[in-house]
Amino acid sequence: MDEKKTDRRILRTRQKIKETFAHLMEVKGFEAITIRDLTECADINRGTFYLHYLDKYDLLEKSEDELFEEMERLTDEAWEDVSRDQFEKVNMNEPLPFIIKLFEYLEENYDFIKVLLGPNGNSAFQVRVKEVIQKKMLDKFLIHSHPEHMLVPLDYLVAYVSSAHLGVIQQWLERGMDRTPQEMALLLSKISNFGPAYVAGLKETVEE
Amino acid sequence: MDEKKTDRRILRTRQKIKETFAHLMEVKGFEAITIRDLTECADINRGTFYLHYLDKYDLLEKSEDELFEEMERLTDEAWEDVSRDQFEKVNMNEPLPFIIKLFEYLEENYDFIKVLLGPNGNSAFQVRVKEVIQKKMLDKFLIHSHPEHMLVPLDYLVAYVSSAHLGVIQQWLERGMDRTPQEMALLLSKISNFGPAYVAGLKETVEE
DNA sequence: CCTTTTAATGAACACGATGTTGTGTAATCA
DNA sequence: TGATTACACAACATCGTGTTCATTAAAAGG
Repeated sequence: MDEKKTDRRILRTRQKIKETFAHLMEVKGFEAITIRDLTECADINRGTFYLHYLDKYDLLEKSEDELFEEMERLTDEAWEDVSRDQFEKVNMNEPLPFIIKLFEYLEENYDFIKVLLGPNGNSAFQVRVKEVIQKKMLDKFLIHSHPEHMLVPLDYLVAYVSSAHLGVIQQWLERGMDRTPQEMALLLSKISNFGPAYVAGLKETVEE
Repeated sequence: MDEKKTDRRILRTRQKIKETFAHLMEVKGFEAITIRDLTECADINRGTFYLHYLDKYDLLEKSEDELFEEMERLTDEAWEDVSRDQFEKVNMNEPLPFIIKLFEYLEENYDFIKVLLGPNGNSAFQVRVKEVIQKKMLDKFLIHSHPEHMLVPLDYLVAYVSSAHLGVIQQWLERGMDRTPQEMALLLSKISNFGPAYVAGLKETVEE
């Protein structure tokens, strides 16, 4: 049913469609794109589009799927390395390698990702990015945490942290990636480990 | 140009449109709604719709505007009270009143808001919710923080915290509002003040 | 290299949603 | 009550959709 097609014509056509799609997403946003637009711009027959995709939603989904799968593959890989090497060690001031990998991948696909995670982006895709982060955070909390010290429900805590990470990613994209993946991962590590109040310099006002 | 219309017919028609719109958003989602659908369901003439709105995007925008403005009004009010009463006091373990107000307002408009902030929601609206939170957080940090203790850039910190809050709101909506606004605000206060790592019970593993 | 297979083209089609217009009706306001 | 105007109804051109068919061209395989 879903056998891999190797015909060069198919690969060429699909690539051209996806390229043009990514381009038009930047230019006019997803909703404004019509199949006519896309196929004219890609210089292929309109009917040809329907040989490969059901409609533009199908195209979006399949494009996102590819990004998502690679994102998950890379971060899973990095996460397994850490789990094996430093299973019991929690470094308060070191960035998580899988977060670095995530930023690196986003950087590679900047043009398209910026649109998907931007203000006119796709909520469903943002949920999937959060899921990638959530999975690892859940792991981390379940392995390293002391349940008796868990002050809030786990699912809310995970929602908090993964959304925070996504928010910082979005800010980073909006600022035109003004820092390296390493710097970003370290920054996230600091806030998450020391807490927003502490890194903001708020805690002292109370302690003194 | 934008004078207030008081004609009952206008008010009735617009209300019916907005009601039906909110209803259809829940049932089939924004993209699947057609003006035909909407006007048939609202039992008004299709042409009448165009006397009030340019298209469905205009309708969405204006509906969101109303939610946004009320959201901002309520939270601004609560924020000013705090700024006046306890300007210098930072309570580590007390919920922020404006966050309580925010949750209360979301609760009142559950049906519509749940769609807008859900997985098939509107990214632009989510940005606006974050902006409401951001504005206050920025205030808080600027007033109470010690700049010399600021460990990360302010904009990234604000992005982190406001996105985290939005994420928790979304989780709360998905869980069918399983807690009270007060409980949610307290929960958020705990995580933000003590830090994700601490409330997860992670910090002890390092300190011991 | 030649044959077979099949992807892509171009044109045509019915269909549905859009946004506009003109006329008549009925509700609202002053 | 009389003037105003929001609304209903119907018709219209326009556009994008998704499908079909015969035709052309390119790739795969022997």
